[in-house]
Amino acid sequence: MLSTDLLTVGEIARRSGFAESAVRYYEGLGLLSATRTSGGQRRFERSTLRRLAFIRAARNIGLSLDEVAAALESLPAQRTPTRSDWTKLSGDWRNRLDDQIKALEALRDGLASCIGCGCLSLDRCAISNPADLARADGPGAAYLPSGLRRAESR
Amino acid sequence: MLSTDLLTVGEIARRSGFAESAVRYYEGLGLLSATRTSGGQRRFERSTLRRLAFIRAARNIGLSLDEVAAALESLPAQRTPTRSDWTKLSGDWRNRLDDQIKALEALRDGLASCIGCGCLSLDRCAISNPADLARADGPGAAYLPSGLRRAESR
DNA sequence: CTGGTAGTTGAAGTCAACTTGAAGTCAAAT
DNA sequence: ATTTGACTTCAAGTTGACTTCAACTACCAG
Repeated sequence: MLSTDLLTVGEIARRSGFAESAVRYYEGLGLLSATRTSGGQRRFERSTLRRLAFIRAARNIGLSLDEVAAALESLPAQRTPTRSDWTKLSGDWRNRLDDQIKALEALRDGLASCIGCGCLSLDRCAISNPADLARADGPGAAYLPSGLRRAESR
Repeated sequence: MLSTDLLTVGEIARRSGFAESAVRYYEGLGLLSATRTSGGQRRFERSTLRRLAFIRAARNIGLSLDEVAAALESLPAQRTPTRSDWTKLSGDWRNRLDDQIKALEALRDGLASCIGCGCLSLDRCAISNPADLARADGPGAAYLPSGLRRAESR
């Protein structure tokens, strides 16, 4: 065990649940930062674990790594995020989740109305209708959130 | 316009909303079948449009093309699916959507309990906790359905 | 018959998010 | 001092679902 509180990539991986390769990859992307030993090995601060928890949470919510990067940049560089930093991100995420949930419910309810009707019509079926799915802002459209959406493939 | 009711790949694409390349790709996978003209061009039956509507619906619900293929195989080869064929698939899909919705709600509610607390701890936070996410059958675990899940990356 | 649009193939490219592999170096315990 | 395990880099591979490309052929209106 090191006498400092710096962590190796292996320890970070074990304690965060990410693979070492993922941790290195994230560092390469600039999502994490690390100091180096004289021999060139990475040493992470303990706060990296929280950062990784944040990343996993964001990924669970459906953010891409690009979006994660943007979110992380909106946070202060080295200090622990304040309550309001965190609250803002949480609010965004909540809206995102609400959208996703609404989309799935619309899909499910459309499905319910289809049961037994064999109606998979291109024009009318809420489950398959590409226009409804693409027209994300249409009134009452049964759209999916991006990432769940499969509309026009062009 | 052809005098028969067979459709070219371009017409199928335009009317289904899929790209031509996707239609050809699906035919290559065996999800669609087509007859050929003497010159080797594809000609699709009108029922292909319904099949594509089915495929889009399944994709919207989150099925992979492999799963779509399996579902299509469970349907009768050429005849229109009966009510019970369709009802069974619908039921499966509904369960799947219910699972997805439940997962997202759990995530959202966990997020709500996190707002303002800055608690993104590896051990306790419902949003980021990999153990909870991985333990899909654990009691009350805030898991995501596969495909939405981002737990251990190993 | 000719021109233009639409079709054909197979191979290769794309994207995100990693993982894997090879060849080599560092750290720490004995 | 040696060994073992952990670490390094960079390139290439993986997966799923397509798209793009090039070179070529078919169809059909006029």
